[in-house]
Amino acid sequence: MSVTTRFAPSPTGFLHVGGARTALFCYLQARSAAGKFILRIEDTDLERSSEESVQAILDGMRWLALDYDEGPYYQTHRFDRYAEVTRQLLAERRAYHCYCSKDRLEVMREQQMQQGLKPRYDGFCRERQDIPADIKPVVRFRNPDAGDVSWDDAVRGQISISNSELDDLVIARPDGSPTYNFTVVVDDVDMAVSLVIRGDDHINNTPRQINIYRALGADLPQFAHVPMILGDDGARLSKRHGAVGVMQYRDDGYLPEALLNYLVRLGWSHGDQEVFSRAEMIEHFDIRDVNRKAAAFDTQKLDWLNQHYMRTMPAAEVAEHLRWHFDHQGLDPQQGPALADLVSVQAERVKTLREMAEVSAVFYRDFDEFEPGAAKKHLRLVAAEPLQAIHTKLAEIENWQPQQLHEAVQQTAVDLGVNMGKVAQPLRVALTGTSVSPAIDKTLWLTGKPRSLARMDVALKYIEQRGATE
RNA sequence: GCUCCCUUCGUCUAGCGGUCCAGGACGCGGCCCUCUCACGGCUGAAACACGAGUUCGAUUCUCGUAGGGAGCGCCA
Repeated sequence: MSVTTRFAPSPTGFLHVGGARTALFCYLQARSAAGKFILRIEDTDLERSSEESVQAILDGMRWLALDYDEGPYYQTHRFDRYAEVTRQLLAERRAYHCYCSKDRLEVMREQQMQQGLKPRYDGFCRERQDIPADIKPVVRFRNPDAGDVSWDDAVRGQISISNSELDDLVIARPDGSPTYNFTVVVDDVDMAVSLVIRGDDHINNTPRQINIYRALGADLPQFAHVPMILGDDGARLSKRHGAVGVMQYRDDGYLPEALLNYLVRLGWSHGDQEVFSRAEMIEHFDIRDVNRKAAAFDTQKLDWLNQHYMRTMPAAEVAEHLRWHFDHQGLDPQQGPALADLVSVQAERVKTLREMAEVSAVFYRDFDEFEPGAAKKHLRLVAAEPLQAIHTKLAEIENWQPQQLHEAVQQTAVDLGVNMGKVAQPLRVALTGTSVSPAIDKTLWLTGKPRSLARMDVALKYIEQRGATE
């Protein structure tokens, strides 16, 4: 039997990493079974839903390349269908009109809580005969009174709850608009969803939904409730933990491959394997292997994976992602080395693409002054000779490649009878204005010949002036 | 308050009754490499929440306790 999964976010914000992980699981489960993956936007709450949020979700899905086979469907486009099913349930007396005021409901809940009971609707309108003319009623689903509801959750195992814990939930508001627990069921039935993967905050909704499936005479799908994601402090992930929206990770310099790999390993594993290509994820992932425990988000591990992907993916591919950050930081890739070359050098030195762009700016535009500490330490009178010597040597190099540049620096040190550091460090400060940069041959290579020689001239002049004032 | 759910190193996890004085990864410490920062190599510290059972034998099964989470809406 083929599998149909669906990701059904409500557009009330960006695509949250927890949601992204759920979407990934849905996607993987469908792909590994050659099934179908549907995207459905649950926008029945007109107050909180927005166009921007829909777009944010679509953008997030696309950035992560979680392509779906159907959709996006919008629940707001299906109101006629929900109304039709509501009428049907009403006609079958599986649902009824309720005229209770919100005030009455609230008072009742408070009293129940005070008595140590779980607040539930008391069924007051179930058999009500009089019909208040001036009140627009809601529609309530008539939940079974007796028995238990249980299901075998694909990640949690057997879960069971007594119907006596449930009450008659509202499925349509006075204006006729449907509510969540009703629309999901209608949609999942209509769309033939066979595997419902969602956050475990929905476990408590599941028995109510199962009762609706039954009232509709529909087959039950399999349910899989995945644990949520916690912040690094163990508390529920929220804005104060920093990035929670998927696109924020793009902005912060993460590759989609890294985020996906990180998310799939959060609560799931395949032996000791840490790195998974998309094909490997599809091959090995099984929703039944997902852990039951909520997992804390660890940015440091994400960083490690991100660097791994920056180093191992084709440099040209990483360069395309890097280009976005260049634009964002106002850097012009035309004014320096090819981005792929930059990636090949910088990937092992930084954790994110944003950081890569930041530390690489010096190869694309001139800096105003030497960093004081670095200049003080390395651009001293004793550095003049090595700098002059390497300048002379470099000026003669035609083939400006790391190999040749390395030999030039090394030979200069040998000629002067000093160690590499005596030549490389002043040179590094001359080229970058700082004492931290890639290996000196790579730094020269990326800086390019004209710019390198020009900056050395500036540094030599700086040393000269400084010597004069000392 | 009530219902449901969860519990292995700081974090993500392996473990599906003996192979575990508990393995891997991130992070952290040390050493090595070294022109800086990194990368890499080697190495170290670090966990079965607690208590009863079941069993010849429990990290693994059962039940309690403690701690944590979620839900109890005319939100999704």
